[in-house]
Amino acid sequence: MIKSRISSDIVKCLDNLGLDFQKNFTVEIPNNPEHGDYSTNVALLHAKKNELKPRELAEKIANQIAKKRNYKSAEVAGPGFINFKLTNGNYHKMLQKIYKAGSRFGRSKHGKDKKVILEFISANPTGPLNVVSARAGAYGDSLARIMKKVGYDVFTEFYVNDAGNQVEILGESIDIRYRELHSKVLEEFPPEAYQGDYIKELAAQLNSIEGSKLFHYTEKDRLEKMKKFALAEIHKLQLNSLIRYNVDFDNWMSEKKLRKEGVLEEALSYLAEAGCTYEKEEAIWFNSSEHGDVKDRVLIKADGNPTYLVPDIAYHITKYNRGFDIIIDILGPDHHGHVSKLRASMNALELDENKLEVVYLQHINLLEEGEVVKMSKRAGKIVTLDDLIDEVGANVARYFFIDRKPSAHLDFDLELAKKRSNENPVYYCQYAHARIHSLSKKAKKAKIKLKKFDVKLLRKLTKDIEISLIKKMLEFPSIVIAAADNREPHRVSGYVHELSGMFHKYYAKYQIVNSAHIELSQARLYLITSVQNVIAQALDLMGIKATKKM
RNA sequence: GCGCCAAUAGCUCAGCUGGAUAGAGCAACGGAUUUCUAAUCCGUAGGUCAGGGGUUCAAGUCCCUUUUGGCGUGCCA
Repeated sequence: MIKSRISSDIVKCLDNLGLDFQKNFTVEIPNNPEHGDYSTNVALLHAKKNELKPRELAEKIANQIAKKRNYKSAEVAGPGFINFKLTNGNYHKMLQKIYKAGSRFGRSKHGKDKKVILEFISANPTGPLNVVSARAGAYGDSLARIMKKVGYDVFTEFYVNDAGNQVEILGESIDIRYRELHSKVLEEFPPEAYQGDYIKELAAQLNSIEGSKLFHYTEKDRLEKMKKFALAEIHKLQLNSLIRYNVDFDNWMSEKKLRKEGVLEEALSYLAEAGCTYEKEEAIWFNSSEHGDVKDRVLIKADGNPTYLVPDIAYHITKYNRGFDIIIDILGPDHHGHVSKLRASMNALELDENKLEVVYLQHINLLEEGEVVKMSKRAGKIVTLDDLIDEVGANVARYFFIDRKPSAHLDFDLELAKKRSNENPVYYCQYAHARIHSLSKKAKKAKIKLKKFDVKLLRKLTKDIEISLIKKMLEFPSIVIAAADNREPHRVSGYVHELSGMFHKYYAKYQIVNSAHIELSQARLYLITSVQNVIAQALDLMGIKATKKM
């Protein structure tokens, strides 16, 4: 918010000076604090065009700006940077704005009028959610919160593959365990069957409801019953895990339901009408290579069944039909082969390919005592989301997943996550929040009241760290916008960690509540209450609880 | 073979879309506790940003190339 004000001051200046310019310059916070509060490269970029040396141009601009209110100084440095310092009074005024904004601070209309659909997790409904879903869940849910905060109209969706081959196998797996309960054991255990304990549990559950009744059904009906039962139960299981994880979906989109509505046939006929299909070797093909894919793909197999690509095309058509401007798929890294097909089909159907955006979350290694925990779904050896929440808690898990940029591999150190100590960055942030809470309590006890909107009082805030805290808070709105637009929630976790750190330093160095200096205490309370609020906002964007007590 | 992602301190990672002397946390070492909650703070040490070339006032950041690692390239989902 402050950078944009400085930018517009610069633009006015350039106008006044009658210079030739574009608005492509930047206003940044220099790494080195000796270079001022903010700096700009505007003179470096526009020197040539105006036939001046960079430093000469910088000098002209700096002289004008320095005269303005709120600016303490504007100095030319290095090859032609202009470094600004603003007055404390300016920061005190900004602090008031932050305080008044309360929980609205950081909110903006940046993404106004843009409808976004965010699809994530979309795990198969054949078992409990695992750690891969844990990363996707933390990432997707936080991104949704962040994009909402800056004004996007966000809709979240979990796509349920409740039709097709995997579900057949699920039904058969339950059936095997069910028959085991009735001593009807197969000689051979099929290798493709799901072997996790949850299958046994589901079979037992079904058995306690139905007993041996299901043997009176035809095999087809019995399997149908098992499938239906298992799907419903696993859905409940997944939903409960996500509730514990503080992840919420606007919609669970069922593939089965889509199929019933005939969207598959619709998708196929659209492609056929567009002249994009042909028959070869008893299968129906999509000429995707003519639409940007590396080769053609099969749509209908020789056995008459559609490949998985068809429902996926159909599903994505619904995303376009529902009027979304930005369609974000959050996928694992093993899906990029898939996306080229999908893009080709959107292309063939003349749907705007640019609306479709794919985020690949890279792989996760779970580390235990420095060793990678090997996981295998087939053998039933998986670490579930529930396990993870039991072990480290939802807050810690979410933080760890969010704190890495999505494109990077992630090592999740279980030992570190379990530590309730200073090694764990989650507690560092929560502790800052809790400390401020207890300071407020202390102030109340000492009958020091928090005064509102009193500029004179805020003049007491003169320490460097106090001004730095205000500057840091002022960054928050642009951090949230950057996190939203780059689809990078880790910018928020990094930010809240830094802000918390600054507060801890402040706390260690200065006494905040002191009955001997009522006004100073009031000013400081005003400051830290704002800090507390910003920490709470940031944590909320990550779906992490801001605790009042540790 | 082709495609995608990565490579920054001993370890795990940031680096604000190209800015000035590359930053945190952990681990190591030295210090602070009759406190406003020490789950904290202060200090020391740690780097050829994988290698090479290019673009320009300026490159960890953009382009090319080599190397290393992960993944993909099904009439599986």
